[in-house]
Amino acid sequence: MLDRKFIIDNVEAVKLNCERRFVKADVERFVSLELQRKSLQQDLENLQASANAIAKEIGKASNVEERESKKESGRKIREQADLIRSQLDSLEVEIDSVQKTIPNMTHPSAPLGVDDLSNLPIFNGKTAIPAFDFKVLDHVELGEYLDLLDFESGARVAGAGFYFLKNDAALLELALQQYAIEILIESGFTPVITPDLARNSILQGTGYIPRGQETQIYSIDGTDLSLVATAEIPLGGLLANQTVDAEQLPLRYCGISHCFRTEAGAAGRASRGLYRVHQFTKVEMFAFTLPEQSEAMHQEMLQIECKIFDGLELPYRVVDTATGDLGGPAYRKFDLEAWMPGRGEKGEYGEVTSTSNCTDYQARRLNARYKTKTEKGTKFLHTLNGTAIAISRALIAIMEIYQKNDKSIAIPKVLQKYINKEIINKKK
RNA sequence: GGAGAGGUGGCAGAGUGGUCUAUUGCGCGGGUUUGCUAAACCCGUGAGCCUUCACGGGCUCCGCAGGUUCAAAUCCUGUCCUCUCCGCCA
Repeated sequence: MLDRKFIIDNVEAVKLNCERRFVKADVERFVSLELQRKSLQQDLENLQASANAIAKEIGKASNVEERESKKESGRKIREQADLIRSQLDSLEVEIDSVQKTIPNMTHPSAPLGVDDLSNLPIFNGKTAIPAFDFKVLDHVELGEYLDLLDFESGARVAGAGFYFLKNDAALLELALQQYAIEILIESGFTPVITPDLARNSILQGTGYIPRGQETQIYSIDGTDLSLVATAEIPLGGLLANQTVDAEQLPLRYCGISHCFRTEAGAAGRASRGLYRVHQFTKVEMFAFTLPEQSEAMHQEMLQIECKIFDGLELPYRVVDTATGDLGGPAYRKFDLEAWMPGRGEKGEYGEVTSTSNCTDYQARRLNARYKTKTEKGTKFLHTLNGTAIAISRALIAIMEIYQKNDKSIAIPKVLQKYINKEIINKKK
């Protein structure tokens, strides 16, 4: 969320920002509701102050008549206060629902545009797109031929969108995790295996909506828990309602979790095979920083993502996400898009990582704060997240880029030590 | 899953309806004394919100959410967490 005071003081800038992001948010309504709330709040506090004073007098009063008459006036003030409080409660709900629709402010350099077509490619990875002198297959065909992916059994066991990773694909998942984690530890990230379920309050704090028509989230019936869509959720929750000392910052975490997504209404187009699935494993970077550290941390995360994919010798490009394609909490976002030769007619880029600087937008909802030795009070942290490796998408890129004429798949050099082989062949 | 105990400020720990401005100690900050250090003594020491140019004032917070009452850390209900015992279990 944006700070309420900030919105009131910067109405025009906030409205312009909504336009630039192609988001419909009724900023004017927010302002009028919030001003109304403030004045009611003041009324309530005044009533409470006098009710408190009366209660104190009753405590000291010795004679019975005096007590009784004061009780009566206390009761009346109470009734008035209750009335205002109920107005205030419903106003609060309304304000919150409008406030939630107002997105974060946007980095001035983010490209302007309605959707992902306006994402601006800014540079390419070290590895060139290879030329194939044979007809390339996609990862679904390769996976079936080499007995690596079993979508049919996945569907039988858990439904469409689920799959089994088998044989070397299972080993590749473990190898990719290990490979990414080693790079992250070198870079000062604390490795964490997170809960795969989280309380709905934590989901909301991180900006995910557990229930409703368009939710991406699986909820556990009869409980207050949901399956996490990313380790960003539990990692953000690490500091929910906490205050940390400024000297400890920045805090870098990398979380390994399973990720569960309903992908409601996303079937069909461009989501064949492993591209859009209900469950996958992901290593996620997450950082809590001081405000002045977050832009540098965002670049650091992007560099790590590049290091990981350069190391895997996969061709990719980096795009600066367009204003209209940014999620609500993101101030700026970079994606890595790997070249997937089997995707579409002639191969296409497909998103494999995403890193966002959420500034204090997420922290405000999480109530994650820091304090300094010199200044009074506390302030909101900045939070950032970035994909280190999303196994399912990385597998697509690896299988399709490393495929050979005979339908075998070479294993990237950096992963060979984990699997003890150089090539995946069809079993006899 | 069953039974019980508990959750109070940075930490320890008192407070069982009003005299509470949440006692006290430790820690922390400042000061006095002092060759230096220590000790002793004195003062101060949470967060959020509203208001004020400022000084200051007000409201809220005793795990969390409700309720009773003129008044709740204290009584009631729900809930979360921690600990102990029993059962089950990789």
